Order: sequence, then structure tokens, then C-alpha cells
Amino acid sequence: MPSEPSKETTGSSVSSEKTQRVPRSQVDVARLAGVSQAAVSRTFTPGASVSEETRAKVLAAAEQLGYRPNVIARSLIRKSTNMIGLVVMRFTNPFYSRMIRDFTRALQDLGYLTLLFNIADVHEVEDALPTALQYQVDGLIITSATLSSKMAEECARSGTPVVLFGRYASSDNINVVRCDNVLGGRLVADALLDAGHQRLAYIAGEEGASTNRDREEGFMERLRERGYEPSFRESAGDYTYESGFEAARRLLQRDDPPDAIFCASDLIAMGALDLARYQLGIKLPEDLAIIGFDDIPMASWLGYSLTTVRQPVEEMVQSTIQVLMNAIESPDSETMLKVIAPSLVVRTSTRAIEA
Amino acid sequence: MPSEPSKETTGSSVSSEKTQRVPRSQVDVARLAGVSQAAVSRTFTPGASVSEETRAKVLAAAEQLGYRPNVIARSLIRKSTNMIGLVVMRFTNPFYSRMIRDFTRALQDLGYLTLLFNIADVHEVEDALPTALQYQVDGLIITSATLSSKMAEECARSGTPVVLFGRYASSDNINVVRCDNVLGGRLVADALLDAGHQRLAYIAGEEGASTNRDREEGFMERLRERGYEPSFRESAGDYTYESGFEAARRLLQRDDPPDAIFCASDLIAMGALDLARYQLGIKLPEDLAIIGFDDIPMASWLGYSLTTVRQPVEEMVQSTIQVLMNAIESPDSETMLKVIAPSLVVRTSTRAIEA
DNA sequence: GTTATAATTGTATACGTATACATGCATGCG
DNA sequence: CGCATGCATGTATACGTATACAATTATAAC
Repeated sequence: MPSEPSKETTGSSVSSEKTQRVPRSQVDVARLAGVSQAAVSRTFTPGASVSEETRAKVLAAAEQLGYRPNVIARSLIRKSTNMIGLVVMRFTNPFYSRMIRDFTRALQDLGYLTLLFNIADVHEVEDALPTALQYQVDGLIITSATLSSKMAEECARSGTPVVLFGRYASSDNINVVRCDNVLGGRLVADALLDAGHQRLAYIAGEEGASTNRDREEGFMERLRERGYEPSFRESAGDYTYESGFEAARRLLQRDDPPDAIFCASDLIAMGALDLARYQLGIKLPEDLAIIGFDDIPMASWLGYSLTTVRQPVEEMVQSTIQVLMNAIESPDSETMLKVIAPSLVVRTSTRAIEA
Repeated sequence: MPSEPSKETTGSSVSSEKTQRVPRSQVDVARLAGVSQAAVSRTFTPGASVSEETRAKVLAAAEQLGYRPNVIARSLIRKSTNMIGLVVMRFTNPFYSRMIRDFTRALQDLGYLTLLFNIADVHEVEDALPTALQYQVDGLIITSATLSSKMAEECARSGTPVVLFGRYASSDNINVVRCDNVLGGRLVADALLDAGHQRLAYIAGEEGASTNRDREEGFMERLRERGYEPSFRESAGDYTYESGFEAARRLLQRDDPPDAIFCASDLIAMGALDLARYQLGIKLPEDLAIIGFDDIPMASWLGYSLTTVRQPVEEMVQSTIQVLMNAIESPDSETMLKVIAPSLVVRTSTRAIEA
């Protein structure tokens, strides 16, 4: 390591009482309690037939040995690990942080644990899924990526239910829970036109992503319906603040800059807003309106006060889990598609609606 | 459900080719390939002794059946699941999002998977750990919480290495990787005094947390060393924007408000900054300086441009994993304590240093 | 008291994999 | 050719748990 000002210490590991590192099994407990291994198993299996007497003996022995059931061994025979694989890409986007938090909590409440897969690129799903299947997860939640039909086939063959969160499925026999992005775009178009804006622009996120496409499509479609031609379009390339910042620069330094920008995500919108306000000295919302998408916590902060399209995370997460649990409990039930409606949250990055 | 504008559809699940949901085992592959089950196992065990001929037969049969090794069954006999338990509390704080991302990536690169535990309160560690142990994780990383000596004892008994990330250990035979919070506080004191500030205040995060205590202690200690009496103190109660906002209000509406505030986290600092700038119309950094702690991505955004103490996440994560891997590979090696030095990142929420 | 019934317990086996051991075969050397 | 060496393979067993089945005991009903 280079010039390290950090301290580094090693303490004694020779623990005074020399705790022996010995995993205890039901056999050990059984021997100590003077019963059979099966009796021990039954003690730890709710609903199994054990007398109060032996149960007490077993629990005492288990306590003494510090025994805890081995869930891995159990899952081998029960054919269920109670683990759910969660595949996530845009990790540091607050929208996804929130989502991960809600997923893990909800799953934990249902007795499931989360096996987390961090993919850097959409294509890495193809690597993550086989691994997840090898770990015998009871179900899979895939966010911000889609599933090749080959992988979908593999999941089906192994009997592992999959729910796509926020994306389209390549085939129609995959569960999907997503937000109505087209509607989101339409809401924005209406809001901006109602406020009297004339020169409307869109900053795209990841080109090719269905979410991005739908938001733009809804936006443009509604503009046309109301007789407006969409003015400009820029692409951020991804959903980050930095990209939004640069895309906004390209957009606002034109000779004929827009007077309103719809951004494919809140992070993009914040980048755009900061550029406009602090680098170009543009007054919001008088001279420029900005609308984002997601409604991350920061959007409500005073420094941004961003009008945005709220994706109801809690509801989407709840739906996803509901769909997944249903698929786990009734493997032969029908594939489900839930499209959840977003709503416009009006703050002060846009003008009030004209009377 | 109440008035739901959301669509809900069910598609056909009757897949055309009726993919049968049958998990294949090595026995099935062996039968098809005309070899023994052991031969199949050896084919999938790197370094095992198999001829090219049988390997080919096995691989062909495996391919045909769509067989993948069952990692759970393997872990039972190998006594290693290649899963690491990661216990996290303040999920949506960008500092922790970043940390989770870095941990999962680094672990994945080493062939480990992350079993994620979401705790709402410090005390829930006591529930999460036994579960993690039951899942036979190969190691445990605990963030933003400490470990009772009873639980530490349990982990030791099961032979599961633990690393505390960012906190002190209750006993000295637990691995710890943390930031030098005292030093962080001292850096802030120097920076503010050097810039000519006189009335310095501190906004605490979670009272009782060692991180919080240390940051304050370093700050106060250094002030006294240079002959200043710390002026004010407010408590946010937690590390959030909202709490910082409110704490700053209490602080700045006094008759004798401070001219510089050190906040226990960036989120607190951003709340304080927004309150000062947008609700009280205070000019930064002329009339008020604000310094945060963590250096989350947003701190560098133009809207905040927050001077802050950077915790080197990458380095801390790397260290943690290094310590953990060492503990896994050499169970009898000594307990380690790594204290990593933070650094001050100067932006424009503070005045330049006086000449 | 006798019998039918239920509750409890132990034995044996299964889950899917890895590996110690023994066996068989080919190769090499002298 | 005889023997030692090495590799490849199958057999058998183990990992820790759950459960079908049979055997035993306790309980209830008459």
C-alpha cells in the first residue's frame, strides 16, 4: 500500500476460555438427551408429534450444546431454501436503494432471506441467474434488466418462479410488475402544457431501455394529441446526475433553448437543474421548468423541490412479492402482469398551472 | 384494494412445450452417461481425477438434462456455503448504498454471495445473527451496529468469522475496520478555525453511537487544544436530512447563532444547509459555514458543494474483506483492528482559509 | 378387564454431493 | 518379463436433517 496514514493493529485472539469451534448436530443433541435423532428433529419441527417430556429434554440438551438447526441441511430435504434471489443493477440510485430496503424487509417478514446479486451491466444477468439457481433460491426478482427466453426457460425447468420488476418480459409467460411509464410521460406533457410552456424537451436515460422508451413515447404522444410538436431531445446515456448535467448543457446552450425539460429520472433532473441554476444562472421555474421521474427522497428537499412522477415503490414492491409468493405456492397458476399507475407530484421546479 | 387505477392482467401460463419442472441430480446424469455418480461429481470438481473420455460423456449428458450442480448439497459436505452475511441498518443513506454495492461486487469477484440482512433497529442484530448462523454463512459483516459479547461468543463457537464495519467491538477478540472518527472531528475543527470562524456548533447524529461520539470528541478536543470553547450543540437524533433540517432550525434561531456548523453526517449537513439558505436566507459560506461527514456523491453536487470529511469507502470495504478472508482461511490467526484515516474535502460550503 | 384408538418413539431411508478406499488398468523402468 | 507407479473408476460412506413406517406406550371407551 502507498503512503498510509492509517493505523493497523492486531489484538490477541487467544481467547481466555478457548471456545471450541465445534458445530453440533442433532445426533449430538440426541445422544446427550438420551433420545433418538428423530426426536430432536421433531422438537424443532413445528406441529410434529413430541411429548412435552422429551421436548424438554431435547431443548435442555440443545441449550447446553448451543445447538441450532442447520437450515442448509434442512433445505436439502425440504426442497426449499427460503432464500429469494434479488438481482439489482443501478445500486446507488436512491430509487433502487429504497427498493432493496423494502424488498428485504418484506421478505424477512415472510420468513425469506435475500440473496443479493449486483450486476454492473444488463448482460451480467446471464451470469447471475445460473448461480442463483444453483443456490436453489425459492424465487427470483430481477430489477432493471430483462430476461432472455433461454434463461426464462432454464428458470421454468428448475421450477423457480421469476418476477421482473420494472421491465417488460421477452415472452409472455413471465411475471411482470412495473410502473405505467407511458402514463407517466403523458402526465408530464399535460402538466407542462397546462402551465403554458411552449418549447418542451426530453432528456433520455439509458437508450434502448423499455422504461426510457415508454416515458418518452407517452410524453411525445400526448404532446401531439394536443397539437404540439415535441421540440428537442437529448440523451444522457444513463440515469445519473453527471449525465443529466452534461445533457442539459447541450440542450440549454443552443440558440433556441427549451423552456421546459422532462428528464427520464430524478437524478438526471437534478443534474439539469443544478446546471441551469448554478452554471447558467437561469431562474426556475420562471424561465425554465424541470420535471423528473421516480420521486426519490431528495426530490422533496428544499434545494430541489422537484416536480416529478412518483413511482409508488411500496406498492410495486408489495405487488411483486405478492405475485412471487403466489407463484411459489401455486406453481401452476397463471402468469401475472401488474401495471401500476404513477402520479404527478407537483413541487416548485415547475410553474403553477395557468388559469 | 381501494380505488386502483392500475391495470392487472393474467396471461396464459400453459407453456406450449410443457417444460417439465424436474430437478436433475448427479445420479440422473450418471445413469444417462453410463458412469457412476462419483464420476459426475469429479467432472464438476476442478482438479479431480477424470479421463477426458468420461468427462465428455458426463458433460454431454449434463447438457442434455440441463443439469447444474446443487450448491446447497455441496456446501453440506464441504462445510462451506460461500455465502457471506451482510447486516445493514441505514439502508437508504447513500453512504451505505455505496457500501453495499462495493461489498457485493467485491465478494462476488471472490466467488462469494451476499446474504443481506436488513435491520430497522440496532437491537435487531440479535435476531439477524442467529438466522445467519443457521444459514451457515462463511463469514459475517456487521455494519452500523455492535455485537453483544453473547452473540460474539455464539459466532466464535460456530466458527464464523465476524468483522465489524465502522463500529467498536464490545470485546477485543472481534475484527474491526473503521474510520478514524476522532481524527475526522479534529480536521473539521482545524478547518473552521483556520477560516476564522468563531462560534462553532455541532449537530449530533444518533446519540450514543460510537461514531457520533468520536466525531464530536475529536472536534471538541481540538477546539480546546487551540484555546476555543465549543459554542453550541444540537442533536438531530439520527442521520437524516429531515432531522438535520430541524436541528439546524433550533440552532440558527437562537439569539446568538453560530457562524459554522459541523454535522455528524452529510445528510444532516444538507438538511441544515437547505434550512439556512432557503428558509432563513443565510448566505453560505459568507455568513455560515457547514461541514458534513461521509462525502456521499451528492456532497459534490453544485447545489450543495459541501465541504466534508471523506470516509474512504472503497478502502474500508477492501480492508474489511481482506480481514474477513484472512479470518476464514486462517481461523486461528489474530484478531485485527484497522483504523482508516479520513480526509477533508474542501468545497464551497466553507470559506477559504484566511491568510 | 378388554379392546380400540391415539399419541409417541425409534429405525431406516432419503435429499444431492464429495471423497476415502480399493480395485483395475496402463505405462514405465530395469 | 516382472514389478512399481500412476491414473481412472466404482463402491461405500458421510454431511445434517425430515419423514414414512413400524413398534411401543398411553388413553379412552365399554
